[in-house]
Amino acid sequence: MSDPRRSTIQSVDRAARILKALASGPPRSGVSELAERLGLAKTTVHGLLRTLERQSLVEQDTETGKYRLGPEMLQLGNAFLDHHELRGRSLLWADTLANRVGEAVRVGVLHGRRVLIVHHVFRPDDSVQILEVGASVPWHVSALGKVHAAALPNDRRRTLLAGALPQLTGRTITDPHVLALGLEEIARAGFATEEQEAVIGEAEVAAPVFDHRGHPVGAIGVAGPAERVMPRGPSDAVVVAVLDTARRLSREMGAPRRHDARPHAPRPRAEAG
Amino acid sequence: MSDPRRSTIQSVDRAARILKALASGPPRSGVSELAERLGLAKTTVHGLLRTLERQSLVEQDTETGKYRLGPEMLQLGNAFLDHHELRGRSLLWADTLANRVGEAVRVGVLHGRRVLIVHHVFRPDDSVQILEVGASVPWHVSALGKVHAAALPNDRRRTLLAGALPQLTGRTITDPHVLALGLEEIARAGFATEEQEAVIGEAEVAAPVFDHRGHPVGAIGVAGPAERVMPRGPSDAVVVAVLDTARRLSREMGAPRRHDARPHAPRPRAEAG
DNA sequence: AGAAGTCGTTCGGCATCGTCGAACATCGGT
DNA sequence: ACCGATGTTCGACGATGCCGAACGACTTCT
Repeated sequence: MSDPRRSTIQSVDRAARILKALASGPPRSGVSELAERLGLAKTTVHGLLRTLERQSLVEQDTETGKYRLGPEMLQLGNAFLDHHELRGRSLLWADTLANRVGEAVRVGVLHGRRVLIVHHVFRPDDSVQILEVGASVPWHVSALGKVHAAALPNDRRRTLLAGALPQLTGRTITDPHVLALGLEEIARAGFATEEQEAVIGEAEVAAPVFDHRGHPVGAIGVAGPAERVMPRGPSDAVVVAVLDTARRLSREMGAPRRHDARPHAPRPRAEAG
Repeated sequence: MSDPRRSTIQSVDRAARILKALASGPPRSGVSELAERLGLAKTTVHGLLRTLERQSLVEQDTETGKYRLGPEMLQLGNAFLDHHELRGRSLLWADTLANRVGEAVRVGVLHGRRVLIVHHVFRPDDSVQILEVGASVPWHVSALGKVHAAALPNDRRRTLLAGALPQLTGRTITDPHVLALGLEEIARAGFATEEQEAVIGEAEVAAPVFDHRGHPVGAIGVAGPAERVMPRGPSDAVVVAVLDTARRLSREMGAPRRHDARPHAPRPRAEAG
């Protein structure tokens, strides 16, 4: 046990790595395949899988003998959502916001280098949309992620800027320096935008949500077709609605007043469209 | 290791029990509380929690020191859905079915004594509805559960009938004998109904889905207001649509022909309304 | 059709690793 | 300032999880 991070329980740590490997790999994985990916003995992986199977955290395909994630996993993920304070408090606000602007609303939290979507309200029109709850995207391609990052303490923000910044579209900002300047502007304005940086044709406007200590706990934003959300610069109506909602949501989370008022005039000058 | 179920890895098993305890208990639980609930030493629970925290499977509240499920849990639950074959293949069929009958569609699988909802399409009208994916209900109060149970081998069906059958509404069927007779009728008809047995005012019609070995893997059904779905006995249009969809879905799962044709005439006599 | 590779699985022994009780640090309410 | 509660660290014992070798079943080459 000379590990600098003292005393992690080996078998549990390995079990967790198996679950993540099953999640990120192909739908069904075999024992040998997992053993090689994790650098463990085949029989070790087998024992872990058998234990996880008894708990329905993984399932074994009765024919091929391969393993996949089990139904209990979904129940636990659902329980995470049920217990998530920001999500719970945002349900009503998100509905209201979606109806107000006529676009989809997303609530997300920073998790590692990605933004995890914890709530998603479809655009009010009844087009076919896929639910994104549980999905995650790189933080720098999402307005939710950028606005959360901009509100972070310096060291954590630097860490985010220092890591990998994959390019998803032609408009994804991958230069750390450009991104850093963008975050400063976002911190001043109190909201972030994203235009076709994640998906071509889609844009997003988001504002941060703070807890009772004034720390950022997530963000809420409006996502939709770029020409509607950011016709030339961000739509004023959308920006006002998002800021208003985020402010009320923050207050419901117990945030102190200083986050209520944003430092700029109600109508920030439009950025270059 | 005198345990009849040989060789489960103790620490992993305990970690799983901690996760389930966190999921089923209050939103945040303390170390001592969990230790007592699981009958373990406080420090043992602490070590397990610390390991789970490093993997983001649990989070610690920075103020109270209590623990809750972590964001990674949601990602894993989402991965389960992504890898779920029945769910993946049902996405399009469920949309089509929802539009055809104008009601909500649910796809569920039997998990223990409950039905786990793996897909849910909202009723096409744009009323406020909550997404039920990840939720679970007792098998005997859901048409999805009953139709799945009716297709099970005798011993597994008997196990379901033998256990607890909680009463959720005044119309919930809790008598194992009545339920057993109902399952026989369901097996003959090829579909199941449920009228206000889970939620007052709501009804459901469901049909089973089979895999390439002819085993039931889940069910798909239409849920909505009792007066529309089961005006007096099940709506013929809904029954035909559900059976048709389930049959096509089964075929897509590779099911053999014998499950395609249902043994009865296209219009089963209406049950007592 | 045989052979040679794969797969998931079982077994048993060595030593690692997880467990537990006592003691510590910290907080909150009296 | 006390007390009781919390989450946490430490150290030592021995139960426990790890691994290599071997098995049976299966697929896939030749």
